[in-house]
Amino acid sequence: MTDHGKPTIKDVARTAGMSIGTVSRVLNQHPSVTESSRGRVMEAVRALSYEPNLAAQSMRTRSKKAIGFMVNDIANPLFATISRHAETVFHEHGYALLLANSTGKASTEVDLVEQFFRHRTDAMLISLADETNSGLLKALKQVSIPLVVMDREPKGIAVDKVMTDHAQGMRQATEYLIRLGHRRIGLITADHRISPGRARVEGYVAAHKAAGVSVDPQLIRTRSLSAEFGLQEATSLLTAKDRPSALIAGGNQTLVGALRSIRHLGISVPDALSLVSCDNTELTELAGPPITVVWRDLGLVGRTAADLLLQRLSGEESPEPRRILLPTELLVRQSCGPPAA
Amino acid sequence: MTDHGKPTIKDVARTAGMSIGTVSRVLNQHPSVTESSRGRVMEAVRALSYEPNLAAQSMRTRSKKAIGFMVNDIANPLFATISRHAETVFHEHGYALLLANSTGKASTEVDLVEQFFRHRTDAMLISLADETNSGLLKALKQVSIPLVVMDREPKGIAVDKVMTDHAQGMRQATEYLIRLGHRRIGLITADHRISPGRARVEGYVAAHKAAGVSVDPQLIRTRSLSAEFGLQEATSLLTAKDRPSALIAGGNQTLVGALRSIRHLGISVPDALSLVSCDNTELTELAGPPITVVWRDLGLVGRTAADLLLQRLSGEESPEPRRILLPTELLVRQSCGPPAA
DNA sequence: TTGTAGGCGTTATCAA
DNA sequence: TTGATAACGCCTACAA
Repeated sequence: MTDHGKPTIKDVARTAGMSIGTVSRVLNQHPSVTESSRGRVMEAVRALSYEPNLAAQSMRTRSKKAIGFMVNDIANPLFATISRHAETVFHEHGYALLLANSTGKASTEVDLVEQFFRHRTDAMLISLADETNSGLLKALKQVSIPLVVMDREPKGIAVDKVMTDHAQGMRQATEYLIRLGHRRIGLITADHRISPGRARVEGYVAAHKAAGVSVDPQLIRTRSLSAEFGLQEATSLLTAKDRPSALIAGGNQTLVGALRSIRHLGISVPDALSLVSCDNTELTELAGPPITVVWRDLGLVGRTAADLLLQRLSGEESPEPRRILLPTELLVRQSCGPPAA
Repeated sequence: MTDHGKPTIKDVARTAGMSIGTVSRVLNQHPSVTESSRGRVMEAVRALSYEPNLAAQSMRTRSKKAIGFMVNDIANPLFATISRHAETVFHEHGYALLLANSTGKASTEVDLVEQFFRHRTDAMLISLADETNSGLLKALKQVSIPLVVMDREPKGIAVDKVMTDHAQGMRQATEYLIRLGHRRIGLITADHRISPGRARVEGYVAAHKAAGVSVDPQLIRTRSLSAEFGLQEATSLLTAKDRPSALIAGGNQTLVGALRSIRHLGISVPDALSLVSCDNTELTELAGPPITVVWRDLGLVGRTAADLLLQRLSGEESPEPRRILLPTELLVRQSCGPPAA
């Protein structure tokens, strides 16, 4: 036994009366080992309550049994929910989750990606703040471990992607509002630098086109999914003279900002304004009134991403990058009505 | 250069024309090294863009530069917010955060603690589901690395604690409701197995005593901070014949459950029921009406816990366990009024 | 100040 | 099937 308290494989070998080679083989389920030696080894393992040293293992095998998970902000319920489900899957397979918040800064993202790499994580699961940033793309390309991105489509690098059909979701939401009679619908969401930003505008425009309603570009505000941007643009839209009769928030934080604005302006939902948000949260469910949302199964996003990563790690999968598209559903609640006369 | 792509200290030594001993000394800021050799080494490091292998380092030094963070459920905004701030501090100091969700099961907690230990994390930051569970306490005692717990006071083990003054917070909230005229105030919170459970009941009772108002034990429902329990007990309380005129939710998930119940029963807040919750979230801020809460600085909780851990790791601190008590504040919003006549 | 060499705990190769 | 032994990449006495 070492002076560090923990027994090593050597101790196991000694008390079992076998060589460390045999012990190692037993531990790694190598076929070439008799039942009797297996028994003696396992007994010694139990007696010493031996546990392999992961650091040593990792040095030999180059696998740390850990996965880097990088998001904008884990305090965002979107990422919190996804991470929770991904973590469950990872743990079931013996992987630990290394968490890092990028706060949406590209430079921080580069740092963190490199830090993960330095930590020798086996893979990374990430959500970039800007999928077009060249520095970041370069850093990602250097990384020679499996990569899965969520809701992003970085060009020129081979990664698996878990996407959501935001275009379809936004189209449904917009059609719903148009059907209710709305002709001026505000949209606040991310810009073209991330896939959901592009997709949502696309769905919004498509719904207008299909219904023969013209699109006023003034009503589309794209830059960020932050609460600050939501507040700012909602206020701008709702205080304009030809203000929209309906508003769509492109994300749960956008909604937080929009609600602050709406409350501040004293606007009543749905009487004076119809409201739709993206992604279900405690807030959308329990706000007064409950808010209609473009729903998706966030647990599924997390689990799917984790599965993709594990498949890639086990090498079972074909080498070409995969892209999985998850559906959305319009969850109608009480935040919408016909436009005020 | 190894065939694995990454240069090793040996490569650096070779291209610098020095021994690996010198390279190691330069890298670890050992004083005994001339300026000129330092220069040559650093140049080689840059040229190869060498980065030390953490696994190998960790095997030698027994530090993985990683901290285990275990909570009930990272999707709970309480833990999400705390973790976000703790993680920031850890990263600033070169530590990575290993995240694990226990889902509140003691057996899972034991597993995870052991898994962290096996992973050779340098320390753990945890929030136990049951601080009296003997199996868990035993596992914790076996762990020979620094431990910081949040809002828990496990007996008989030496850990640093970041506590919040929930007793004081609950006392203020209860006094506020009594002052408004309420005499029957429902309380839903955790039970005696975790410190906040004990503290909140204590504060609730103290406020009643001080005001000369008798306590009806029927109004105190303690078991869990889950949304399920919140829903169940709120419904039970609000449908009883002598139903309370005010309700206090002991946690953000309790509130979620309570709000579901309130909505289902069609009870109007604050007209027919006054409502207070613990901990500020998006929901309490933006619900209709905004909900009065026992507020605390969650970022401070996370940062304080991280600081405590880092101090312990750097060995600067005195060996005796520390206990830090953070204050609360009553944040009055629009969810309370005088009891309905 | 610098270099050499041993060892951290594994895994995996090669003989036996 | 088993055992001995050489890496893996790094740190650190110990010598020079």
